[in-house]
Amino acid sequence: MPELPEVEVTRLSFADRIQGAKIQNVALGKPLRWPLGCNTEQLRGLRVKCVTRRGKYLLIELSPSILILHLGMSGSLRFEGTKSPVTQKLHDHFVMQTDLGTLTLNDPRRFGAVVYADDFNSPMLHKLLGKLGVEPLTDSFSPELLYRALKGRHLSIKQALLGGQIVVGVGNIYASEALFLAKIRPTRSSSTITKVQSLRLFEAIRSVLTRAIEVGGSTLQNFSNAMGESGYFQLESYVYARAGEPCKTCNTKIKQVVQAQRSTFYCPMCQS
DNA sequence: AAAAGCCCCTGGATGC
DNA sequence: TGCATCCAGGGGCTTT
Repeated sequence: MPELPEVEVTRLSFADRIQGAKIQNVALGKPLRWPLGCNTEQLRGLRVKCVTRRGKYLLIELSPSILILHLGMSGSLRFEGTKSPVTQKLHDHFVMQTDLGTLTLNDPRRFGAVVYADDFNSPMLHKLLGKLGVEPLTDSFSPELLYRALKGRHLSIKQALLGGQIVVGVGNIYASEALFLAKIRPTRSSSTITKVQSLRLFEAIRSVLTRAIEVGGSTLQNFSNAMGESGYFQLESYVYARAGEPCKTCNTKIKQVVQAQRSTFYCPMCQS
């Protein structure tokens, strides 16, 4: 489910309200992708310093320890303040009660994870975050970096974007959307991309992610932020999930193909 | 080293 | 209505 915009929208929806909170109790449901990596009692009394994000990972910094959260395909968080009653739902698998409210990870498919790390040198943290590419919305991302990285790869441009080793956070929806905006066919070999095209792609990635964050992310099945609010980006989609429908630019029917076991959508006229 | 495939899991949509 | 099949936003791990 969640790509960078959804993770960031989630973060923004509860980061301020949980900051400074003291953990009172943690309860686990069914196993997630990995074990928590510590006893829940160990978390009791720790304080939330801040909530940050790296790619699609959320980092709840407890200073010096860290809870690394991933929403997988179907995960969502909700934060319920102390004034509202704490609800209990099917597929709640991590429930963290604090003096400022309760943070719950709900994840039907359980591809998500909550993992404890002692600090930023933790092997587990390094394993998960160590090989990630640059953050697309920071100054570390540039057209030159994108161009050079794409040149050196031998796979399709869409898979190069999805891989996360060049740039993080671009998932299946936004890869298709960014490539449409950049007028690049997703099946094109990464290494054949020109400088002009990588500049367009750089700008497309930034604008599509920024716009998606502005409108609250994409709600395709049941994504909502930690306040329970839906996103609306899917209403603006140019190609994603629009197979057979007319291109919004040229009216040509949008095509759907499969790349690396995932659906890709593009306009055969606009994108080359 | 890099690329390609294989899974983990549940639920909703579709088709018979 | 009931049941089978297919598909879904991710990404680590294993195999080529």
